Parts: sequence; C-alpha cells; structure tokens
Amino acid sequence: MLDDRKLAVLRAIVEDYVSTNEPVGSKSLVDRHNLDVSPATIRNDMAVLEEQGYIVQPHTSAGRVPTDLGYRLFVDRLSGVKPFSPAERRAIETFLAGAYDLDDVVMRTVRLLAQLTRQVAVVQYPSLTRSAVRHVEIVPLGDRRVLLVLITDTGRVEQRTVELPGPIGDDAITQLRAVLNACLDGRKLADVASVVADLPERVSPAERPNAAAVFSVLVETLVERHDERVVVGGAANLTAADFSRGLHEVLEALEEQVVLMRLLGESGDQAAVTVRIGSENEVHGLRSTSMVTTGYGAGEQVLARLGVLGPTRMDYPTAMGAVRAVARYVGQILAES
Amino acid sequence: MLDDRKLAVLRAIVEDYVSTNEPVGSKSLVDRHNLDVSPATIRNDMAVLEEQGYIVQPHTSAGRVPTDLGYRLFVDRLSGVKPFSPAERRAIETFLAGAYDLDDVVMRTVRLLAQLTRQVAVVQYPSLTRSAVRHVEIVPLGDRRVLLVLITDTGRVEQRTVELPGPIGDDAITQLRAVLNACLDGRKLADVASVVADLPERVSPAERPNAAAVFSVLVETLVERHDERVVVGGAANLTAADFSRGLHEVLEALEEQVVLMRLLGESGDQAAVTVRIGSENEVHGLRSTSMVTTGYGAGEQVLARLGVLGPTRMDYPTAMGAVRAVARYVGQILAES
DNA sequence: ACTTGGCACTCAGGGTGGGGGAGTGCCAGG
DNA sequence: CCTGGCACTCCCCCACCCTGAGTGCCAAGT
Repeated sequence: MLDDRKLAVLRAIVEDYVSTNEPVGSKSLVDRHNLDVSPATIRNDMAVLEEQGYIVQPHTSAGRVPTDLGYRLFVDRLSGVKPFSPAERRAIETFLAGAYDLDDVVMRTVRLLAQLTRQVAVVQYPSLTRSAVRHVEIVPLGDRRVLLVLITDTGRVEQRTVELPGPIGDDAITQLRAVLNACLDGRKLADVASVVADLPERVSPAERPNAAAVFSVLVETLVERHDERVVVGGAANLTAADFSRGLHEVLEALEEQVVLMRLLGESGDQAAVTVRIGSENEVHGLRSTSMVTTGYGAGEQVLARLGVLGPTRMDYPTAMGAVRAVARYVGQILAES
Repeated sequence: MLDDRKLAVLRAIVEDYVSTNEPVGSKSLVDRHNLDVSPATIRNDMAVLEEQGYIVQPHTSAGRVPTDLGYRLFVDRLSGVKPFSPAERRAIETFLAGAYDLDDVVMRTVRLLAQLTRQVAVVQYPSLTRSAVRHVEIVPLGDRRVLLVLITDTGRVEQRTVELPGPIGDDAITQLRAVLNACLDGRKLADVASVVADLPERVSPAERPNAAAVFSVLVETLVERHDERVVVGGAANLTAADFSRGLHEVLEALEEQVVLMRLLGESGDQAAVTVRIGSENEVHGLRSTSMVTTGYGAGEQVLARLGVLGPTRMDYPTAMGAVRAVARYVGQILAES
C-alpha cells in the first residue's frame, strides 16, 4: 500500500511541519532531506498520501499538513522514542532529588516536564487506593470532634475532621487509635473497607457510636472520595503554539480536574508511553491537542499517570523521551521514600 | 483643579470603556449618560483631563482611553464597592458551605471568585505563622525515621519526614510526642521557635540527639520554609481580555509562586480591599494588569490574602464587591472550623 | 511501470489606494 | 463659560492587483 519512500515522505513532512509550522511543499522537501528523486515524484507520493488521509492541504496550492491519522502513523511506525543523553538524565535526577515531600515531588515533576518539553505538563497524584496504610492518627479537636489523619506508604497524607455523635475522652481515642493501627497497618487501601466493617466489635460498647462515625469517614475518604488530584504546569507554553481561538477552550479544560482525570484515564493502565492524538481525545475542546502520557509508580505497579499536552503539531519523539525519563526517575524517588 | 463635571466625565469614560472596550468619544458620552451639556463642552473637559494625565487618545482623532492614573482616580474617588445582593450572598455561602477541608475551602474559593468576577482568581493559603498549634503528631516510619505532622487551628496540616541520627523506640516517640504537645499546644506558631529551644532539657539524655533532629525540622517547617502557597484559577478568563502578546508573560507570571507571593505582599497587611493598577505593580509582565486584593482570616486577624487579577480595563466596583464578600465568608468558615 | 521536466492553473498573503466616518481642536457668538 | 459650526486628521475597511509557492497533469525518458 505504502512503499518505503512514501513513508519516508510522510516522516519528512511531519518533521518539517513540526519544526517550521508551515505547510510543506514538494520542493522544500527534496531540498531539506536527501531524498534523491525529483519534486514531481514526491508530488505523486503526496497525492497518494493525501488520498489515504494522512495529509491534507489547507487550501489548493499550498503545501501539505499531516492529519491526525498521519501523526498516528508517524508515532506508531516512523519514529522511536528519543532517548535522553546522560547529561540530561543527570539534570533530571538532580532536579528531582531535592524534594522533601510528596507535594514537592509532584510540583517539581510538573515544572521539570513543562520545561523539558516546552508543553503543558500534567501529573496525577499517586493513587490512594493502590497504596497501603502506613499509619492512622486520631487527634482530639474538641470534645465532640476529632481529626483523622491517614498516612500512606507513598507518603501521602489525608486528613478529615469528624463530627462525633457524643463526647469522647482521651482513653477512647487511644483505644481507637490502637485498634485502627493494629488492624490496618500495612493493608492495601483497597482492602480497608472490608476490614473496617469488622472493627466495631473490637471497641468497647460505650464507644461504638463514636467509633462508627470515625470509621465511616475513614471509608469515605478512601472510597467515595477518590479525588486523585491532577496538577498542571507550563500553561504559558500554550501561547507559543497558536490555537488562535481554541486557546480559551484548552485553558478551560485544563482547569477542570474531572476533565483531566478522564483524559489521563483514557489511556488505560499501561505503564508504557501512550500517545493520544487530536480527535482521538474524547474531551471536547482538546480535539486539536495531543497527549503523551505514561504510568509511573514505585517499582512495578502503576500508581498514577503523568504526561504532557500540546498541539498535535508536537515533537513526539522528544516528548515521549522526556515523559518516559521523568516517569522513571519519579518512580525511583517514590520507591526510595 | 477638577470640577464635578470633569470628574463625572472621567467616571463615564471609565465605565463606557470598561463595558465596550473601545475608545470613547464626546458624542457617545453625552448620548449614553445624561450629562446635559453639549459634546463640545465635553471635549474641553476631556482636553483638560488629558493634560492632567487621566486619559489619552490612542491616536489623533480617536476617542479617549483611561490611563492607569485615570483608573486610580476612579477607584479612589469616583466609585464605591458594589455591594452584593442577598441572593448573591446566599449563593456564595452555599457554594462555600460544602467544603470539608482546608484544601477544599481554598479550591472552592478560587473557583467561586473566578466565576463571580470572570477574572483570574488568586488565593493564598492561610499563613502558618499567624495561627496556633493544635496538635503535633509523630509517627514512626522505620527505626531511624519518623513522620512529623503539625496541625494548626486553621485546619492546616504540615508534614515532614525526619531522618534520625540513631534508632528510636516506641517509648521515646511517646515521650517526645507528650513533651511536644504539652509545651506547644495552643502556642502561636511565631512563638514556637523560642519555646522549642528550651525543650531538649525535658527529654531523657539518651534521646536528645534524636529529639534535636525532630526539633530542628519542626522549626524549619515553621520559619525557614514559609512557603505560603498560592492557588490560581480562572486563567481561561484571560483570553477574553485581549492582551495580544502579553498573554504569555501574564501566564508565566501566574505560574511563579514567588511572583504571586510578592504581588500579594505588595498590598501590605491591611484587611481592607486594595487595588493595584497597571504600572503600580512592580512585577514585570503584569504592567498591564490590575489586582484587587483583600486580607482575610478567622475573626479580626489577617491570615492571608486573596483577590483577582485582570486587565486594567476591569469592572473595579464589581470586582471589589466580590472580593470583599468572598473574603468575608471564607473568614466566617475558617472561624467556625 | 516508474520517474522526470515542463506547463498552465490556483490561491493566500501582502502591498497599494481610495473613500467613509468618528472624533478632534478651534473659533466666534450667545 | 457653554455652544454650534467647521475644517482637519487619521484609523479602518474594502477592493484591487500581483507575486510566488505549490499543485496536477501530461508527454517523454529510462
């Protein structure tokens, strides 16, 4: 269907268009790449590529521009992931190494990704449900009120205040704390709900109403409120790629946590680098953007996703390289802590 | 210097320009507002206003546009703060009431402000140093490592992991926790540093090295790292006001926590609504934007600031009204929790 | 069967050149 | 001090042309 030269032509078109942002014509193609054929030949190839839907011309007698389909083919078969040089790797490492805190890791990661790719960076907080309980803490705030703090092995801390049905004493709190930690320590968060169901039996009858309140908030925190937050950075980079009027829509989409979650979710759970191009994104308003994402986590398991978002006219190999490299190091940092 | 009518003319110019985004001429002024004089008279007034630097014409034979100085006069003497209707107040209240968490309060506030004003909203987290310790918690993470959690009376939770010089046992942790809470509970964070200095005497000698490590991290958290975070929302609203090329600079400034902090800091510590217009902002890149900010907090004390940022061509009375109303309700929520 | 040079054709973009119109400054008279 | 009148100034819009890059097609060459 498409012989080698036609593929080479497509690759050249994508590369040129990405770097110049102008429709690329047959003549400039043969000049810049050393395809040793004449422009006329290229024109014939282009006609075929256009017929197949890989490229289009914005108007008659203009050069060609890749379609989403064209980029897709490019990403799948014509380009690899651009590996990072040792120097770059070291830079990433030192940039992330200074972080002292999960929040800080995430913030640094966003900045780093945005800077490396000159695109918008998107980082999802490590998922709560896939990690395990490291500690549960209960702190009295008043006689009918406690603060529940949950610490996970990925360093995340969740807090909720709990309004109690009745007054609670220090002893009861100590008991509750002991029971919770004894039963939950080290458990996967996904399993916590079922474990908690059995807990009321373990506390003294008088305290059960209060305990029940605490337990239900705890379960809520884990299950019902799986608000895995997404942090965005480098939005200023959007102004470089001229979306003209679409910029507004893109910015709006980026402010919606829900939209971002869906966007990251669409790429599934795979650890590998995934690319979604233009109209492949279900989210309206991001139809002219592409996302390069990957899973990351401590060790093997995928705890969350991160990636970059930019115009479909994007340097995919570099973006994929950056995303992969950063994910790798973030995983490393999480595993260490 | 400026008689009443000239001031009225300036007010009218500002109002018209804000609502139409087009230079306003003498004729349309007399039409839209009922100044019962002729256009020629207005022209004379405008000439004076221009000479004094309150308005300019973009080019000969165009209408007039307010200068930063003009807006300043408008804000200081010609307009009040637009009060909110009871219905609007109720809407604010219910929107904020659902929050369950300090993070959530801040996030909702940002969204609310952005939506009410159709500008970029900026909310600073309640300052650590001005609030008081509610509880300190220490959680073992390993034999040479603990997690230090600090809970303030504004509901903020700070966490840091501490690497210890030597192994630590459960007893030691319990002791440390007791000492810390006994001495720090209820203290203003600003005072904590001095109190902590005396603490080592209170722990058993064998544990002093570990205790010292914990204490120093604690003090660091409070003092050295006064990273009062700022949350931004509604950036999409910037696309409505056409900054043409300046948009990039504005977006960049908004991503720099440091810049935002400085910006909010410039308005001082006053609780009242403050306006900084265009070139009054020291931050480069925000020379063509205005900020409307106010302090907020639980009760009287100002814990942090919040506000909106937009083009100098902004509806100041409404923005000021929104900022004031929102700050009031946020303060209320913080006081309750 | 593919490649190539030639050729006519098509348009987007940029520069030019008037009007039209909104707005101004000034002046003389109320 | 206000007002109507008047001449003047430019911005903006539109219509026009023209150039140049790029194309599709065809006939000839390999």
